[in-house]
Amino acid sequence: MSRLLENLNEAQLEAVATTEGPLLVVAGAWSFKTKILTRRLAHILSERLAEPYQLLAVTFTNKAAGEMNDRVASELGGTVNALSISTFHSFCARFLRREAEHLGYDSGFTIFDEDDSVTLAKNCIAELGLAGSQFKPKPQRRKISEAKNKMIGAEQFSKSASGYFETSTAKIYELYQRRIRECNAMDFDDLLFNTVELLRDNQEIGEKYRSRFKYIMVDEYQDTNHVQYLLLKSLVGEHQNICVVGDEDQSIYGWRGADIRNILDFEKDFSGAKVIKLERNYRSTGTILKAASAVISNNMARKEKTLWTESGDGDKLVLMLVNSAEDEAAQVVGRIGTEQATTALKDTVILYRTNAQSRPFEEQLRRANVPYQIVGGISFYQRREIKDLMAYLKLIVNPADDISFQRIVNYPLRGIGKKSIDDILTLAHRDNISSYQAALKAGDYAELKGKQKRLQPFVELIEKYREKRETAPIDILTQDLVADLKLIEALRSEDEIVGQTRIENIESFIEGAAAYARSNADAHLDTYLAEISLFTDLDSYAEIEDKITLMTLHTAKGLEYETVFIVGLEEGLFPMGRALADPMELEEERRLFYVGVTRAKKKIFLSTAAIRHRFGEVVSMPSRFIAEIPDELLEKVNYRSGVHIEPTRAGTGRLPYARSSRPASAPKGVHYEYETEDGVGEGRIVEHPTFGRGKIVAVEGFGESLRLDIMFSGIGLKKIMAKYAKLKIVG
DNA sequence: CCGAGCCTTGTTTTT
DNA sequence: CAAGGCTCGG
Repeated sequence: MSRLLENLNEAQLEAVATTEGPLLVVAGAWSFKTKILTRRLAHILSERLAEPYQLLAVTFTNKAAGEMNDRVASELGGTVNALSISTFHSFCARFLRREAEHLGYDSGFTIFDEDDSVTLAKNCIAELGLAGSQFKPKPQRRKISEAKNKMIGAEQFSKSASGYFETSTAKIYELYQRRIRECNAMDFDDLLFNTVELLRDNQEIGEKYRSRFKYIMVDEYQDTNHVQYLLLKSLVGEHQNICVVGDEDQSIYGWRGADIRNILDFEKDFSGAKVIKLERNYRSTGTILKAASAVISNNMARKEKTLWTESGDGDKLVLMLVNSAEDEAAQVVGRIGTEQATTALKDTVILYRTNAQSRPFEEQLRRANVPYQIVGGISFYQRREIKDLMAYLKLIVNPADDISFQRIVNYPLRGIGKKSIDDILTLAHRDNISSYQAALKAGDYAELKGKQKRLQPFVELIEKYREKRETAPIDILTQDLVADLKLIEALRSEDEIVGQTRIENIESFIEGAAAYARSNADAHLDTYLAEISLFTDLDSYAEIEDKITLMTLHTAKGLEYETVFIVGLEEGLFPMGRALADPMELEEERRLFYVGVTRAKKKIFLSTAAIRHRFGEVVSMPSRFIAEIPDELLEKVNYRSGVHIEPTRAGTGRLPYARSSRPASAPKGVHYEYETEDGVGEGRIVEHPTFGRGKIVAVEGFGESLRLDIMFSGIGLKKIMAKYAKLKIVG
């Protein structure tokens, strides 16, 4: 028997050895799913069932793809060339670069990131005269994205649109598509949409790829959306050799169009499909598994499965009851301190629902001198200075990219203001040319004559680098560009501290380009840009240094740790506010919690705060997920002190909740985060975090809009919204 | 055209 | 409360 089939349990062996026909592998958390996938790929190759180029394996992150690549190579004892293990997006990007002409695109097309797309949507809204009204760029862009994820093109959307709002969105969508095409650009959704369209409408190309891929494998199938489903459908040949691996309990991307039905209906979609369940969890303790299973069993949309492990029961989950977000951070960091004796920092993670929650933890960790790293949030490539620099590179590669043009034509400042940029855009649209072309021949336009002198240096710079781009190595080119733009000098004079980190970012961007040039002999600027456009923060994350990691629950999917902290367990935060009303969304939140719990091998700490400030509101009800964990698996630690604000109903509480929190006989010295009318009458002495002590001289409004006039000593009279100011009553 | 300061506004998760 | 958009004065 082949070595690749050894050391597998029965279900695993079956999954690896079943190569023909549609196969669904339902893989519970930590059932060695990646091992199965890589073994299966290696098995197909070693049995010579297919050549590497005839295999297609798709994952969701570059990191996972890279790891799979390495593991397949090591299973086979060397490197494997031409094996397509990639993300959906990068597979499509490469496909489209090859086949661009069939779509009327140039192969040097630009990939718009989220920001670029929103900017374009904003431009379109303005152009249609819809600006300032109910049509905001982000929601509109989101609608367009949703449509594309369902494979509804602009035309089709238009046809079925009814009513003012939908028809307006349809107009925005149509213009958006026209403009993005003129920019020779595609957004993330287009990459998938255009690929599916081309495979569907072009017989020859469709046939070519269908006959090329003999075996297709998909990881995280539960997170595929409709377009991705169609993509797979259009790539699977008659052999129907498609193997998907997933766990419906870990489907957490519904908001991005992921359709859980894809995995639930797999057996219907691909007739004759075989289903193999990997139910054994090898890593987590029995207690963790029991807790996770108990919580997830509250969901309706799932296939029944039972995880089991041979590890012992292990420790109970620790539930930390804390006062506030700040207190939570302090208690968690304190715990990390004691845990450090037994668990390395790199094996510990703090998971939260929203990126914004990271701040208090950062502060506390810094104060306690605990090294940490944050994954996600604003990724490197989204930083302003990097985006600016990349906009130059993008424009150099693709002069049709109006969005990049718009971003940098006046950065660094060249005295080209909003008016001039608008003029350029209008003229370019009128004459059906790109903004850059319009700038090139500014002299021909009466409207731009006066600006020609200022546009000239910019245009010359771009032209210079357009010539250089074929010959100069990308890192040298970037370095020269930075020097020409005097970017470092500009950033240095901007702001002492922020400027310094920006300079460092620029430098590490250049270093990244150099590394890419070293490892890719035929590195070109356009392929480099395409690659980094699809790069995320997670992809560069490595658990090497002994640092504690902070990230969102979404980002944590697929990672594992000894000890996991899940913080902010309150109704309205986790589960998120809008999920409270929607059973489907609530189930997704529960799956997210399940993902969080199953990240842990040994220990879990949960925390819930009595009071949490969020945009002037109080979230103060423990998450229902806590109650869904059987009591005997929980150990409660009460850190709460002082007064709790008891909400009167489920969900988020507004300020008036606090009213009942201060009984007339409240002990002195108790810290009140909020006060309402009854506590803030004229004459009371209060303490403000920045203004210090003051006396209330007037009270206006009530509840949400309660405003106070406070006379602060040495500062004077201030009008303050009680809702926002963290006032302490001191007298 | 540019920058300061006012006002509004939003508030999930990300390939 | 913070960040971003927008208006206004230089």
